Amino acid sequence: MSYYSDQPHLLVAIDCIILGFDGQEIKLLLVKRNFEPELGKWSLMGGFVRENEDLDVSASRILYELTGLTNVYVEQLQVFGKVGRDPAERTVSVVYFALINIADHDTEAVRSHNAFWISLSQKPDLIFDHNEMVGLALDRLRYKAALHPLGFELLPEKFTIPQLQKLYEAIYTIPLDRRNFSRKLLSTGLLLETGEKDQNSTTKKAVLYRLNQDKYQSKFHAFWNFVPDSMLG
Amino acid sequence: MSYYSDQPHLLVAIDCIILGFDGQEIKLLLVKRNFEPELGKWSLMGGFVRENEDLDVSASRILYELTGLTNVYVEQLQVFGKVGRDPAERTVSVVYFALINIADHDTEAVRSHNAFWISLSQKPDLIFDHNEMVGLALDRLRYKAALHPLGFELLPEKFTIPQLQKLYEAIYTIPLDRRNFSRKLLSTGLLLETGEKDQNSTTKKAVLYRLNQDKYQSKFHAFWNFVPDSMLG
DNA sequence: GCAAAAGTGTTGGCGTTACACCCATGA
DNA sequence: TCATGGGTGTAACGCCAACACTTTTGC
Repeated sequence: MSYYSDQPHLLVAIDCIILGFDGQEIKLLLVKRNFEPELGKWSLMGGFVRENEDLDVSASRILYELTGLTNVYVEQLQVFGKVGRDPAERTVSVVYFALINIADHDTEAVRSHNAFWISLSQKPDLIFDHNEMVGLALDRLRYKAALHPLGFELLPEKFTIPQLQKLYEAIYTIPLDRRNFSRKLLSTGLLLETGEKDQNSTTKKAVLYRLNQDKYQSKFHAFWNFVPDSMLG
Repeated sequence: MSYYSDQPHLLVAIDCIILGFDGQEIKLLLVKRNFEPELGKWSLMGGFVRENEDLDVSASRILYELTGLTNVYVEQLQVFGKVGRDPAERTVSVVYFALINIADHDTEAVRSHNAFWISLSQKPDLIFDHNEMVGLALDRLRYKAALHPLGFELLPEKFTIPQLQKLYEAIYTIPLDRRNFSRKLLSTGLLLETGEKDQNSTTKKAVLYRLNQDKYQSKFHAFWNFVPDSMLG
């Protein structure tokens, strides 16, 4: 059975970076640790991979256990494996990042796990190398959202173009031209009119769109240009 | 010391996908395994992470031990962690991929490790999930090389524009227009004239360029457009 | 009627493509 | 001198950024 018996075995952890959008800003789901080490400090949500569990399954499980969230966009970010990154014991951490729309998900389930949505501008210092992980996740989001229709994962099922624009402006912290943004997005063919209008507005009501799922899935990996290159530095 | 003592510990492996270019085609460095399991079969080069070794260091070490290669472009690709992927024992594999220029590196050191350069068109079946890993690495190469000056890692220090074009044609297996390609590349400011010419040619000798290292490093993450979108499918 | 937000139109510049021609080399 | 491959030029097109006007809504 064991050809590799003399090789070292390491702890393998999962850490999840969960990014959400509330219509105004990008937020991060963080937990106050209720176990040692670093009890009481802010941290990403994480856990350990089980002996008989695929990595991806493990990530979904940890996400579900700690937040109740399911059916969420998740992708692997990177592995962090510096020797001293967890001072308690050598641990290799596989980092996933997830995108969700805050309003559509039950925030009670989240609260009950000691988890809180915290806007990026108020991010506290996190344990271990979790700050670095969050930075990398934001880089990845900014990178991918400029080229692929990733941002839609952060919006509710029905959304308006101005909402979509607010999202992009929040991701890149830049202002975008309303007219150009609108034309650019409509020309992708990713948006389908629902026939409804956003009733929350106090002025002219914006048209509600939904995602063209077929096109979204088949053309996800194509290259788009959602953000002007000049804005990306 | 051990807050996590009851958690499972897993084998953590490194696998390296080494892609090279010989002036005509993209090749893959593979080894014939000289240990069990799967002795005698083709495989990526790999090894296990040591207890007191950073992941990145581990990747460099394994690359060096098995090929003698050093000072090479390496990036983390992805982690593979399905339960049954290595039938001998549950192993989580961190996959790195490296790009090198075949001619510039000592091929004797490579041969002495039972490693061989094999062109992609003749890739044999590999063990475990290594086929999937290679597929992913090629996807990544094609993705990044279209946007970032990654391809230069596959060329010798001095190169001609026609060589560069051959490289891109090999990566994407498409023909490119000579004139447009040349102008596009020259306009990036990434190429510096060496003043020399390629003496290998039997007809008009092409100008040898070298990479503008300053610009390469500072603008690596900027978005370029080395390959027409229409070619990328 | 007015303020505030949403929708639509136009223009000019720049980059990209698709093409043709000239130059250098060695057989 | 001819074949082969390398270097440069140009014109048409399309995309995109910059900007102005009209429409809807609630107070």
